[in-house]
Amino acid sequence: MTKNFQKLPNKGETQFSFGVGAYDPKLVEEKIYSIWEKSGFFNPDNLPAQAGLPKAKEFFGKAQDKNYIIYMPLPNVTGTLHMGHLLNNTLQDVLIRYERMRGKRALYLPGTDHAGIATQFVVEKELKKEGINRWDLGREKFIARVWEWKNKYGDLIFNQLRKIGVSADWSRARFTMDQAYSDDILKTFVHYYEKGWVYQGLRTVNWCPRCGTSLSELELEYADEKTTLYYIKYGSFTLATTRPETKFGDTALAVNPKDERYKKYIGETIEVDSLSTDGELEKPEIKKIKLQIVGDDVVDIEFGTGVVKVTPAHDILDFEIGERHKLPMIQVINERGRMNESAGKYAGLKTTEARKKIVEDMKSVGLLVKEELYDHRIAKCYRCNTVIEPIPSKQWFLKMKELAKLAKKAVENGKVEILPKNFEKPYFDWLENIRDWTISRQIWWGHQLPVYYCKCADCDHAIVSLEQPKSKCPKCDCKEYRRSEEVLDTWFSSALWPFAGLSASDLKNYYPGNALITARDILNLWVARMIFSGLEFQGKLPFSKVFIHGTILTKEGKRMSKSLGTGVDPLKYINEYGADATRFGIIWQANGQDIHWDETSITAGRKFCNKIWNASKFVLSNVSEMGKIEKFKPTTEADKKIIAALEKIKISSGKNIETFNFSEALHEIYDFFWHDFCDEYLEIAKSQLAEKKTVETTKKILSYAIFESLKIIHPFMPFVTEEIYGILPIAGRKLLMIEKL
RNA sequence: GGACGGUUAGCUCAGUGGUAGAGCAUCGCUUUUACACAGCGAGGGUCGCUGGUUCGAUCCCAGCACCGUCCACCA
Repeated sequence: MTKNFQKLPNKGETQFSFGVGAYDPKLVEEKIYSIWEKSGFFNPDNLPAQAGLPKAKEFFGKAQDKNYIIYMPLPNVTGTLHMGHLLNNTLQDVLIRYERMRGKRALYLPGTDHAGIATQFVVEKELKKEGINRWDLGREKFIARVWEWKNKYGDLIFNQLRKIGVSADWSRARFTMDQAYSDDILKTFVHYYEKGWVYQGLRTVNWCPRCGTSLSELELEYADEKTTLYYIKYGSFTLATTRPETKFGDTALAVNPKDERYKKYIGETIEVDSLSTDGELEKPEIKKIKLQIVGDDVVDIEFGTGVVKVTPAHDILDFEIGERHKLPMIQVINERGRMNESAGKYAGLKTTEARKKIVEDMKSVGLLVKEELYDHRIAKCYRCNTVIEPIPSKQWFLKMKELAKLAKKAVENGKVEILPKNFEKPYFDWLENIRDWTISRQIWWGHQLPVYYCKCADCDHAIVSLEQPKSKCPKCDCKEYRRSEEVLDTWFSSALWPFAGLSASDLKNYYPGNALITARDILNLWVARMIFSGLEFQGKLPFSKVFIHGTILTKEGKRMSKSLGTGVDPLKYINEYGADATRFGIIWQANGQDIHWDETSITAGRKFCNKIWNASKFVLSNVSEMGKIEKFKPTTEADKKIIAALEKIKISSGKNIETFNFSEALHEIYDFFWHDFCDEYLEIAKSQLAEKKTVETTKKILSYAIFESLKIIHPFMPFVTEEIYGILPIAGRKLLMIEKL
């Protein structure tokens, strides 16, 4: 079998190179991918001087509107290919290949995300096997370890993407911690600071005691759990809480001002019996404490008893109540999730242990009224699954008010279209109820804040600067500073991907981009932030359309997840059925709804590969030469019918791709090729080829139809079509991936 | 609690105001100058339930049930 297009015979020579039996992707895919990569055509600007290939300008032209870019959603360096990537990257590849064949300078921009917490967690797990932790190693050595890890494994996913045929320009691959990218990020921070939007504040934040860092609300995951709801006596009031261990941090009781039962108490300060933190651990005692009673709308009259204890230090909602009513804040839990010295004799206990003990003690002194079982949602760290502990912490925040307005307006006025349209609502909901973004993280792997703290004890004055400040501290005259040890939220850097990932000239040529293809779970986490970042820093939207594809669920409709063991490995399918069949299978099912993954659609894809292969073989056995392939005037009814169907499918499949109806496009292409072309026309062609009158026309139509079909199918199933194209005796052959569609 | 989506053949899903479709699976026949990963043909569905609009509803409307995803400050 001749496999390499460069070694193919010239026109006129007969070539039977399909061999015997079914199409075998194993003999084809790796070879074809390497031909593509070597051709240089993944990079629309940098074509190799390869014999027989057209020059860039000839093919693409110069006009700006011929530039087309898709930003690959950044895979994490810890990432390996999963079904979500398979769907997402395949759809993008269909688009980019389609646009490339339509004559655009199509750039598919790849990159990887340093993925702060995720990557740090992976390396920490490695260290754990060696019996050490990151503090044993120290910051510098630890970061060196992470880099080592990144250099070794960080690009694995790129090779997996190559396996599915992704035609990204790997020469442009960026990493969010590349020097230029990092510089942009720090400048962004300073820019926001100078606008007065970055500020430092002591607030109760979501804290992961294991990772030792704050998290944004989008980095939490929730688990339904049965918890006990404890009814506790506070003087004449009884209230319900799931977290009795935070009671020593209570600084008020809150009721709803509309609540007839309690509104008369608002403003009063009461003295109540509480558990004492003094004395011996084994001897629970009662102590009088004073609490004020505040009225606040957030209190639900229906829930529990309608009275809430307010613990500003350990609950985000309570913190907000505290701010509204100027309540003091008492921290009783530390960064490691243990009770601190303010908890007196309970200090040192883990919160769960403390809860048990405190409940026991309250029982024995008569403060516990009753317990009931309660369905509760518990926030957990999205990386390590540790229960989140809200604690007060000094963090850096980005004011979201103005940025959210930008992002909201862009969609409202239609400059950015979110498709399907019903995803606009969750987008608006988030932006309308947005809180300031906690952008600092207390981990080590990431972009260190461009912040310097005065070294003097008690001063700690912070200066935001790209360089080590040389001037005296305006607060204490000291001249020595230390760089902040905190790093930025990973999403702070991914938000800049559409422009920080581009060189100056690429920025000029390719920004703004076109369509963004993504899954709905990162609509706010990523898409909204790219939108306001693009507007803020480039003055232009990064893309005009956001297409949200379905989420892949198990056949039973459950979420696919590693921890649940419900995930499947797309590489398994590629090995077993080939990349084309796998691509076919996933697009076949991706109709817009969430996908209940059914691998039998890959079977259909494999069969379709074989059908294309064999139909091509039949054409080749009858057509020894495919000179100038052009539309030929049909003569018989069958000829007319097939040409008409072909012209129709060319137009409608293109339209469907451009409107993101990938599945529909594939279904109609399948129907056309299998039924109209193979079942009907090929059968009639057999008799037409036996007739002197029709033999020549039939050959021309077969040549034309197979060639056009290969082009139409190519964006979906690039390997098999490219291979066949390389076998057919086409005059002036180059590569199917750059044939004009 | 809210939002959104779903409920059609054994399975996964399309679809239309007027005798219901695909892929996979099943059954029968066929090795005919591409393909048995095939061809031809067949079986299989009161299109979640209850009302309403209509000459006519799987499709439109209302209510209900169940399933799912996301969001939310019920401590």
